[in-house]
Amino acid sequence: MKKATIRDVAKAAGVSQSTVSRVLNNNGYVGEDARRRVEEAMEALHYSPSAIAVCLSKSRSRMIGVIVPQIFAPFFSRMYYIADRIMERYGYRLLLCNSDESLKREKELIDDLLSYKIAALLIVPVDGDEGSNKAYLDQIRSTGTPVVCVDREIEGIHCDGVYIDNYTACYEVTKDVLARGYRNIAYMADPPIYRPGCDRLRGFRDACKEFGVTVPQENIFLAPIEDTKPLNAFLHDVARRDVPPKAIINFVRGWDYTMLQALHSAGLRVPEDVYLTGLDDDNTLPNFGYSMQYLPSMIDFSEAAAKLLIERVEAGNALPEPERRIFTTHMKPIFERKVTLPKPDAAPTETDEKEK
Amino acid sequence: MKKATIRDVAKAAGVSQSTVSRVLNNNGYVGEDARRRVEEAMEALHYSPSAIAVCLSKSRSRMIGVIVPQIFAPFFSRMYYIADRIMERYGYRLLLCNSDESLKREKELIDDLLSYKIAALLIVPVDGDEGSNKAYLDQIRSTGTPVVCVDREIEGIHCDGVYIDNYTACYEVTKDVLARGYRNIAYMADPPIYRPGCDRLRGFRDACKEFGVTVPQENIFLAPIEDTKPLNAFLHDVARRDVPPKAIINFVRGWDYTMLQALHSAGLRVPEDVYLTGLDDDNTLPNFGYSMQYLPSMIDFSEAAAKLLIERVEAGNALPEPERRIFTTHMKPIFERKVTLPKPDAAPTETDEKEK
DNA sequence: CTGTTAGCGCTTTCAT
DNA sequence: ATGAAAGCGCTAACAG
Repeated sequence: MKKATIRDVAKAAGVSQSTVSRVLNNNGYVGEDARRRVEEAMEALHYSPSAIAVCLSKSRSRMIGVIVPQIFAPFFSRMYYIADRIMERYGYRLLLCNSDESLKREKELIDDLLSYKIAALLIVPVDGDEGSNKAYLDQIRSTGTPVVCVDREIEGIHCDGVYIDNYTACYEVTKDVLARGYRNIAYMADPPIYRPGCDRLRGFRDACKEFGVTVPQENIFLAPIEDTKPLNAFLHDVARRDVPPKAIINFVRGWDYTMLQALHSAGLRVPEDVYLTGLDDDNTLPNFGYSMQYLPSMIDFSEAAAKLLIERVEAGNALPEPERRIFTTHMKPIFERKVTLPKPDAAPTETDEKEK
Repeated sequence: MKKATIRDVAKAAGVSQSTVSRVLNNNGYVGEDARRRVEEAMEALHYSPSAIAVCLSKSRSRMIGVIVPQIFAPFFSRMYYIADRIMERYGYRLLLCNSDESLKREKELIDDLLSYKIAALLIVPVDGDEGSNKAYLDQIRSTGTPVVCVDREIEGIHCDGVYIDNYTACYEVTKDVLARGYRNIAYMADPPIYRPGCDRLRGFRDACKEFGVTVPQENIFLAPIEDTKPLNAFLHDVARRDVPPKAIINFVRGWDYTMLQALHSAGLRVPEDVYLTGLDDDNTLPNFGYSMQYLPSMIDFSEAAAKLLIERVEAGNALPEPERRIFTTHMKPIFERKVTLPKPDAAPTETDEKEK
């Protein structure tokens, strides 16, 4: 038994396809009587419209292309989940791809998604040594397909975006660490060759400057995010030093566990031996080593992205000037039970340490 | 500038659409000369075929519908990632949805995906108190759309599937715990109202029987996976007992962190106070509390699912008898550094404890 | 080897 | 208020 088409429904209801289409889309005038008959026919035939045919004829689908580096990073899968739940309410379906931080792959993925006539693109753009697909993304947007960037702001990109205030985040975390008296600290983040890396490093440096602290070069690790090996090497090295850093600030998204593992296998306990702070979203981390985290509300953040998407998609042709939403992250202290923290090098500074 | 269609290419190359289509699909005979001209035209016009149009005319897309309970569960996002990378090589794109363990939602999602003429369905099916969509899934398969189930085997389902040998996994883990001398142990898993829950409980019971151990009812928690509250309540209760269990076996997929957190906030340290073992895939857990895990190779597992999918999709109309692939999981001891384990209630049994 | 011609299932003017 | 007809972009016989 083949699947019923609009034609079958029309025939069964004794009307034309156009009428069926009208009741389907609930637009145009449809007689009370005709509408009822059509509805009955649809019911009887178990009719359900072909999304593909609709898409072809409207030359626009209700699919949203989503590209993330790797879906299994908690930050991204959380975001996807929340976005999905929202977009679904508006009848959108998500096509999810993994770019693996490869510029070339990203480009191919975009092309492929475009061939599906996606209504919009939600992307955590690659932006590394080899640059970004900025020009291409801009072009796509200017062609009328909304593009919403997430988490990484490509310098000068002309697309909507939902980001995090990396500068402030890193500045405050660093300040907190220093205020606790730690001086022999290590810092790791994406290299300052693109926006997030720059902002983070700047925040770090500014905080250090404020405390008059100079962090030696060997304690600063700026890792290419495409490859996890250097980070591991660095951490192993760090752990083997005569005087390992007492605090580590990690701002490499998605590498928290890598860090924990490396430190762990190197015999450095967290947080007993090393005070570790990070930026990633993962409410599990705090319990098992992380001293504190600096993170946005994933729900707010993802919702913002989804809402922006909806707005753009529903708006029709005229894309307004790109909108940038910057989320401020919040410090999240994590110790609910007493643990022994590594002894600071200096006396703690007076700060608001009793914020719940 | 509108996007070039096959028509434009044909015109530019001075041939008919069919010829263009032929070189596109690389089938049928095409003259050397014509082929070259077409290729040049495609190049010049930046032509790229519309996946939607292809899909409509073939009435079958190259999209694979994927339904998981919640993508952010490490097990599922890992699987998705691996499957995606494989399917992509074959030109398939994945439409990912979250069922949230809701039977009704799952059904709706399936319907929606079907309207996209998906080439196949990859699903971690809901199977709880309210039953499953077994009949519907069977029907879909019999209609010609391959269905590959993952991780949860619905009793009697007539679809391909890739599963885990839950019985053996749970049996061996329990045996190991008992062999270490723990007697006051707690067990938690999905309720035995469907396959995995049954298998796990059976494995647990068999192992206990073998050791002549009776676990009191209050130490056995069979949680509905749709709701996380009962588990939390149970854990808090457990933690407050005068004599809390010394070992906990957790076989609820995706709840490891919930457990860790609840125990944590209840003041029970893992593994110092409680020996905790689980089944979930997450190579981060072992380092921070979990005493050991029992898991499949996610790569093998996911690959198997993807391969099965490809096979079915490429095969054409005639779907062979459903194939079931059962993966044996492997015990993974996790302590790379010395920690103090809770003191067993009995003397450890002689077992192979020096593996690796 | 290549062109012609129907569709695929639905939307959308344009008449009536 | 409703029907007829022309696409949307591509595939797949069927003729040549």
